[in-house]
Amino acid sequence: MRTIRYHQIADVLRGRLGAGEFPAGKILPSEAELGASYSASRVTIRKALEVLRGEGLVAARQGFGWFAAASPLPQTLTGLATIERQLADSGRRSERRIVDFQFVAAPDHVRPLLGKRVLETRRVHLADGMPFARVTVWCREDLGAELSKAQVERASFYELLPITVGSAAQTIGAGLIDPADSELLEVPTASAALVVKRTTHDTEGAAFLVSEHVFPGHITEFVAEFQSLEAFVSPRGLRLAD
Amino acid sequence: MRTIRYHQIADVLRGRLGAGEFPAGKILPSEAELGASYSASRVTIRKALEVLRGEGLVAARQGFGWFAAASPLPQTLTGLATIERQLADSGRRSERRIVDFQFVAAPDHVRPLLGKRVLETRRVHLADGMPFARVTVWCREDLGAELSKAQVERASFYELLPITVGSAAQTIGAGLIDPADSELLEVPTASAALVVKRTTHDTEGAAFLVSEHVFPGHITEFVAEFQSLEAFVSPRGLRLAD
DNA sequence: ATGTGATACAACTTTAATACAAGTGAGAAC
DNA sequence: GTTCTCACTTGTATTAAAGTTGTATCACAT
Repeated sequence: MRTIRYHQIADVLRGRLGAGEFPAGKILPSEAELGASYSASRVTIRKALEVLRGEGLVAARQGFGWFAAASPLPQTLTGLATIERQLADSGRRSERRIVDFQFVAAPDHVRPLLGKRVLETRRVHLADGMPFARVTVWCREDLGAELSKAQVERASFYELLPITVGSAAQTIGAGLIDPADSELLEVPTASAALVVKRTTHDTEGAAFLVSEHVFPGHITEFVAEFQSLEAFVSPRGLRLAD
Repeated sequence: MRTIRYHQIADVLRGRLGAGEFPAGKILPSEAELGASYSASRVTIRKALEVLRGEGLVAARQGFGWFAAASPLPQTLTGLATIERQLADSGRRSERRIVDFQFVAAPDHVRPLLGKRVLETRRVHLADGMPFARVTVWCREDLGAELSKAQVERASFYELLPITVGSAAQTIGAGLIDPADSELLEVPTASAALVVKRTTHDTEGAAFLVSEHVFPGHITEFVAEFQSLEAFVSPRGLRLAD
């Protein structure tokens, strides 16, 4: 008898989930059934499932069962230019100001992705002197070590890092302006903000950048245009957060 | 024997509907007959059918029977993951509650698009009794005149209106919960909210629907995943509002 | 100290069986 | 033609039983 059997079971289940055996929302066999399949007790199965729950792969409801978590769908917000492009088109000056540039212990939501220590940079983006975004970027320590503050002020991480971007996952949510951002963005505390969180992966699928963008709600919005007649019954890509 | 079967039955029926076995308007076997076919009780069959009704795939008339809904977009409805589908997959009850249904003078931002008078409906969407969205829809008067309150409670405007969708423009912004929405959504006033505004056009390019969706910020977020390696310097689709 | 197995109970969900109300439609009776 | 009846349908509610997760405890092995 091995001592950490539930990790092995978690690995196997992770594989089955990754193989597409259980598409999002599909109900998994009950703990009892899984226990029978793997000749393990319910306690062990539960521990394995709880590991996967911690990774966001599965979820459970009491009295109902375990099911594969709704995974983000591969759908982009079709179309428009970036904000920098818009600014350039309208002849406004775009500018970045660095307010923070240091190596720190990774915050909780970053550590599992990038490791224990990271380069944290905070920038304010301005259009014609008016701040319109606060962007915090966490960069993997080994990559961040090659960067200078001046470089980061001039260019984006995507241009600076010697890494090809493989994929990225991004969420758009709403939040309130906290006192720190209130000062940086020159808007009242507790006013509405668009919060974009993004994780960028290399071609191998390993994360190397995590960023958080905060936009004052009253001056920014996302625009998407659907040309085709594909259905969009409710806003696409929207999901319930945990 | 697994107890959770009505989702499986819903899946099978969804497949049969999608396969064209039941063209729009075709009457389905009665609940009793379906129960015999699938060796399930009437309750179970009913729950499955109600899931499909929530997706707008079927409808029923008391004393008459169930029939495939006359949906202008039957395929795409099932293909894409909306919040409702996510809810159904994880076994949550999805529900719409109408709080407003009347013909009114069009609000300022709607009048130029739809004309002077419009049908205004306000609905609250709930998941397991928990409200997660307030949706207000303005519909062109001549089209709205054909709709009943009960219809609107069950299905979406896209399914109900005899119009082919040509294109749509949508913005995602951030705002604060106002007192009215605070009551409807059961969240504190002045908390963060995602606000989605959409205008839908027919194939000629004329607008016929304007809608506004308000989601509590702490439980909802948009998810987008970028698979391609194209550069995205700042969040795509973001622009400065006027 | 930790992982594992076994057991027990609480809280919740689903299913089954049954009953009755209400609407539909077809044909019989007038 | 009109009305009535009857079989059949969905809508709704109630009970009981069984299944499932959530949580806790104890014993045992490594």
